[in-house]
Amino acid sequence: MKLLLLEDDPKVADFITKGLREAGFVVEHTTQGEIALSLAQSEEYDAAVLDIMVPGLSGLSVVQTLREQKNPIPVLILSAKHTLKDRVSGIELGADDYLTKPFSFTELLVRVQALIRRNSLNAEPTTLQYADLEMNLLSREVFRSKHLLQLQPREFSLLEYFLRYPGRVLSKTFILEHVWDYDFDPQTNVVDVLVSRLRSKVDRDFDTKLIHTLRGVGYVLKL
Amino acid sequence: MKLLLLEDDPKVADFITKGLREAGFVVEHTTQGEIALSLAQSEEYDAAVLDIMVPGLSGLSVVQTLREQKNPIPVLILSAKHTLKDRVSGIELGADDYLTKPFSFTELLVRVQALIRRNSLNAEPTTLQYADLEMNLLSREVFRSKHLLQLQPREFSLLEYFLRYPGRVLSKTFILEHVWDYDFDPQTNVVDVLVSRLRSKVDRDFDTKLIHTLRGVGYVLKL
DNA sequence: CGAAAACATTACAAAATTGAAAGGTTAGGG
DNA sequence: CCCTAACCTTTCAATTTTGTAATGTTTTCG
Repeated sequence: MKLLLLEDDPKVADFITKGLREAGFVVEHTTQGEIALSLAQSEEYDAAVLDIMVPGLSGLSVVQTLREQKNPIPVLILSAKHTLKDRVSGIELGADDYLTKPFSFTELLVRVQALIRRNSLNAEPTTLQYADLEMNLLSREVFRSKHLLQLQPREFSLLEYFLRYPGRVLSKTFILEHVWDYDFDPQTNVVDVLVSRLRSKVDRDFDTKLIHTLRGVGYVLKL
Repeated sequence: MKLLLLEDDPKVADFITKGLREAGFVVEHTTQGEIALSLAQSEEYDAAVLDIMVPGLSGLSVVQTLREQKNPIPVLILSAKHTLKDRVSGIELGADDYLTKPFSFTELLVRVQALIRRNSLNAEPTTLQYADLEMNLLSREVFRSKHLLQLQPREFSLLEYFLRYPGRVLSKTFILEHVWDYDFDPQTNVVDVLVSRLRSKVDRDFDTKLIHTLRGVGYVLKL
């Protein structure tokens, strides 16, 4: 994991850099906003920690420019001032989090880790797979052992949830909420029917069944 | 553009590194397979040039490991031997191209550029946009100036082609072949109707029209 | 200017997809 | 072992989506 740090105070910079390196990060440090910006543009970093108050281009301007360029790198802003205005403008300009000095190193570490985690979770995959099941979200094709399955939209949607949460039980309520966007029980057996239809395409012609019923609980995708 | 070079012969390494840097690449060089592997795993590189014959982990093993980890980095293998066996095994293990020594620098440069170009072309985008039109291929949502458009599957498909080839004229034949998969004329005006339906959603409520007709030629997406 | 070709739009019909209901099957508790 | 609840499957009907055809409009060219 590689981090970019923009901080002109040598003491603070040293303190942060050492701590983050001990925590296993690779840290690149600069004192100038212009340099931070061009480094961030290389898209090699997993996150950036930017001080607002540095000579030249400020941390805020760096975020702003990055966001204008649609660069999604997670940014944590550091500020000496605890004014609401700064906080708001930082977030408004596209920063992901905000920390005011003085702060404990642990606090910084926790936030940085959270940012990175959130980011990698948000990075949507374009294919989902489980066992010999493979779903391409872009082409909307689904294969089971190289064999193309012809799924209808609702079936595709349900299978997508199964593949996003493999091994996890999806209750009928969950399925109604997510596949249909219902927050009430339609009093019919739509879910049962949909599961049945999906099974006829995903499992019927194969020996190992992937969709299993947990009586009274829901359905799971597992081997 | 950042390249990784694995090459133990200092003369060759120097020759390649200098040439590539002159061509505008950032080159990271190492003589050990283990290091090359861990650098490549950082996913910072746009391509890797790997010599087969180096002390320790060979270039072939590096590719093999990368591919097992589903790392898609383009790899060009360098080999002293011009045996078919080597060539085949290199490609089989997942390398993208193969070059035998001695080679001219120009040849190397051309191949590396080709690899990178091919790779960035293959990297499917998840959103397409043109002017204030934005299509998210994953969520299947389409917006025109922040306003959600409700497109049917066929309409979505046609608009996808417009957005993939902005400014290019799509003939009716092209549309029939791609949106329908017909390689014959169905003798009806399906295309006209579809274009009309798409326009009613994409252009009707907006002042600037995006879909234009080129009489006798086809349709274009442009401002 | 007028006719023909190309295109646009609308209305209607066919096909596909989805939802509801009904009846059959299975599993588990008493 | 029987009864009930949960689940499965099939069938039919409603809705949505797509395709066809008919009609109207625009453009081009003689």
